[in-house]
Amino acid sequence: MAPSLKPEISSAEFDVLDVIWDDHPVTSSEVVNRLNERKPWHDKTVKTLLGRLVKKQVLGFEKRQRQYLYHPLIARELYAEKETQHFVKRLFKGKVAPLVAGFANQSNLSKQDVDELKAFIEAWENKHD
Amino acid sequence: MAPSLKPEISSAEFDVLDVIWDDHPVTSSEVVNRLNERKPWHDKTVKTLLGRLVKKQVLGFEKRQRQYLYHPLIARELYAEKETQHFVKRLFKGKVAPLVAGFANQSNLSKQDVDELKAFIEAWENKHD
DNA sequence: AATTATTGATTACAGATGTAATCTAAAAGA
DNA sequence: TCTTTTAGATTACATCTGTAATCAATAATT
Repeated sequence: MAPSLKPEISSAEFDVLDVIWDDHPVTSSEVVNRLNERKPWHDKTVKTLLGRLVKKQVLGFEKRQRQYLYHPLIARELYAEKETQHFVKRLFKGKVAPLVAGFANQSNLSKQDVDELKAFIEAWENKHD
Repeated sequence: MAPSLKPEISSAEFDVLDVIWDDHPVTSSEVVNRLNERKPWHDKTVKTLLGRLVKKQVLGFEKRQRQYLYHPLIARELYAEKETQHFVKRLFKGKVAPLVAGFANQSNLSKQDVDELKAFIEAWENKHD
């Protein structure tokens, strides 16, 4: 599937944004380096993606001499939350529990994952009593 | 964002597939009718999408006279689970708990949602003790 | 039987996406 | 200073996607 929200971010663009979220501001060559670990992309390709992200107002930059220092204009958490809304709505009629159940059905949940879920629920219940 | 798994299903294609999952087998005109409630698509458009889904081997069909009766070749649950794996991995480093927390942060979880989560957890713990 | 409507097949066409190559100006090196 | 490298800007190009229109065969109508 795939489509999503406001500034539509493509898959390849997301990979670029992801390493920028990790640490910024960052130059394009540093982005290329970070991506090299995972993606066999030509630096021209990465530069194209950076340009598209800037045009989409997902990234901002400042010039330092001849280079650009890129930084995200959207927080990772907010982006993830918005995508999650969309995802849960489309695939699970807006219900998270079935998502979690289906998830557990494919990947093996660890005890820690479950404990985290329990902790979350407990916190939620304390707040909403 | 968006990309996903094996038979890449686009957003518009997913809308078509979704109503077919609801009930099948189904003719193209019935698909058009079901979609009309939500999407203002021309029937030619829907037919194009049906053809693409067949080519991608997401839908199968049988001929009845001159018409086709379409049916899904992939189960909704399995598709949803695979997409979920992918989604959780990319946006939440493979951890569901943060997804749930972020989800609750945007949409309001109902008590029922939380109860469902608790029920799931309890079942999980009974099985994995 | 002739005409019209319907169904699927083929074709269309602009914008998005993946993946670069080329061009241009500036910086770095010889 | 002349040459080479590098950074970003512009251009390229095939495929995918959204959104149909046209064509050909068949079924339904008049």
